[in-house]
Amino acid sequence: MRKSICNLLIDGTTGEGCRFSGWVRSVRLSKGIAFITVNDGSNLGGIQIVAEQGLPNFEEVSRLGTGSAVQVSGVLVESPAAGQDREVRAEAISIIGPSDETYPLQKKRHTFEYLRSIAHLRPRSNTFGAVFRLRSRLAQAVHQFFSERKFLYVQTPIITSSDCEGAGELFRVTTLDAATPPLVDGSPDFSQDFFGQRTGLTVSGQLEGELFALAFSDIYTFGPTFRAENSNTARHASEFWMIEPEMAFADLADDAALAEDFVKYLCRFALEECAEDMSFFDKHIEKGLLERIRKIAEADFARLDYGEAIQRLQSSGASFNYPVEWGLDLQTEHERYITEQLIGGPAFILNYPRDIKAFYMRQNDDGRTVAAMDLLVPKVGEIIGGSQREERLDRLTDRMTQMGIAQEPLWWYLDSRRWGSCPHAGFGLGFERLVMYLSGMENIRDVIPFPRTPRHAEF
RNA sequence: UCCCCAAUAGCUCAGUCGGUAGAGCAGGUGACUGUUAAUCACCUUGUCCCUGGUUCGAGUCCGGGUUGGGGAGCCA
Repeated sequence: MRKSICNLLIDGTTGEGCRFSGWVRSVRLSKGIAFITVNDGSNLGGIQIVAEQGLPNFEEVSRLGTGSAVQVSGVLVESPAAGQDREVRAEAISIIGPSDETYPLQKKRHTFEYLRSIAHLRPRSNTFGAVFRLRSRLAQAVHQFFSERKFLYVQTPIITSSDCEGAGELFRVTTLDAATPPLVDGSPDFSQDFFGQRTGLTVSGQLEGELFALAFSDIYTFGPTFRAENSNTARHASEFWMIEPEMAFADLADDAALAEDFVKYLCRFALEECAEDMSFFDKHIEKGLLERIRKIAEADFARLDYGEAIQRLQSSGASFNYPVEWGLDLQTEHERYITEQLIGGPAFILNYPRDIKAFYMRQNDDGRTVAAMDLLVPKVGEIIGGSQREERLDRLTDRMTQMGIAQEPLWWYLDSRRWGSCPHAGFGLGFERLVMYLSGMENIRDVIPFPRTPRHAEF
């Protein structure tokens, strides 16, 4: 019977026989006795196997290389030594897949840069085991959170023809021959392409999400998102996962309240459900992580207007590399100063100047701001961006005209404002940024199984 | 895309003033009946990123390139 090491440690009875499989992490050989740590990915620590000279293949087993796949039969017993409560006294160890000294993942510290070059093997390491267990559990927690609140989960398209949020950032999807595409007036004739028009990979499911919110009231999307930007930073990837809830009959305050509940829920979830891995991060990745997450889970998130944030930055006496002035966007240094110095915790910035935000955001009565919000958190900066949407057709089309956005391709989006339009709001949260925030990992490439970034699509 | 930094053994790194490369880990051999990425002793391991230059002589200095990292912009 197959049993994971995690389950063996949960329901195994001492004194009883057991059988499991996994990969060798370490072999410690003493005179006539070998200690083998085996891990199958189901938990962080794996389990210690004690092999004694009586085993028919003791000689072979005591020379097992790090990384070998083995199947173990034995008896679960109390451990007489410090370091673990229980261990397995081996009765038989069969070598399923050997591994030799050329195995790139040896039992020593490696740099994250090196481990990225062996992304096919790094999930077998402690850190990446913990990262991807956490990532998996958090993905499930996202669904759990929305499910508990009766949000509808909608799968918005990955291939899209809406090119409205700024050209150049979409990955083109085409079946036209790259060397000799059909031409019309010297440029490729996309009417002859597979979909009969220009298409690309989605940069956001928001616009389609809004359509579903205007039918199901509360919805969310959770799926892959693609940006063809030449971003080379620890926080950007070409392919990432985004969570985008959208609520009908909701305003900006409702939106912020949901975001606050959501972030706190995920913090509590990680602390409670991923305790072993979270302790590992606390010990080896970021000292004080548990305390930091605990504080977020219990914090009251601050809310301040963009205008107020500008004033407080200006009167802070701090010197910045970029100017602080009403009408200019907040730079990373400003955002971090607000959340780390001025507030000392998570903070929403609300009501940004209209001219630095997207066309679909709801215009406020002051004539110069929109109902947009960013959630800033210490250490990372912006983690969530959202807004109340412009539900008034005339205001929306006016804004599109001002910003030079063609209305025709978005006829379906505008239709939603034509019949039964209502106030609604939503936000986007980068899933990887959440995983980074909760694990203390500092590079987005280290929380994605096989990251895609400019010049990198290996594996 | 811009700015800064780096590249030496399988991995992590040191390498002085320019004089022809060495530690730890991994691997090998041995020791030790309870180890905790075991410990101890001995042994093995090199396209010093590529390319051009300066020099009697370049891992080291200079130019160009490649790759990686950090920061910024764009954002999630």
